[in-house]
Amino acid sequence: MRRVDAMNRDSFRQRQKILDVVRNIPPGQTASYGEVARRAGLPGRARWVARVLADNDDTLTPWHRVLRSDGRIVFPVGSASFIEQLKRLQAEGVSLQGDRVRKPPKTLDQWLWEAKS
DNA sequence: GCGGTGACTGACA
DNA sequence: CTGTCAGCCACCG
Repeated sequence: MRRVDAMNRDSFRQRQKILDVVRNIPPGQTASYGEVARRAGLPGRARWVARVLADNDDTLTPWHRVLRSDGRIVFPVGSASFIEQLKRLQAEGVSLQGDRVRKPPKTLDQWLWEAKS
């Protein structure tokens, strides 16, 4: 088998793995590109995850549950993709503040503070 | 083969 | 909070 063939095969498997991971994100939950990459066994390759999702046309893949590491939607605010993703997230009951997904509370104080304001 | 380009990220100012 | 920067690596011309 040629080296190139082996490379293409691995590349294909990795793409599948990435898509599997994304499909396994439960509704109402989100993950960052970096997390998806790690779960797919490809630590440090967030950019590739992004590319795979961009190329992917499978409507069953919940691409909208994938956000940046800081919890924000990657697209420019107001763009068609942004609005679409926001809509899908809200439909699943994901709590958002603007373009940012509310992070899981780290401390009780922080949580209370947010609730107060 | 080489350089530019991202649906990215963590660190730092 | 915002902005910059160096890594990152598959893909494309």
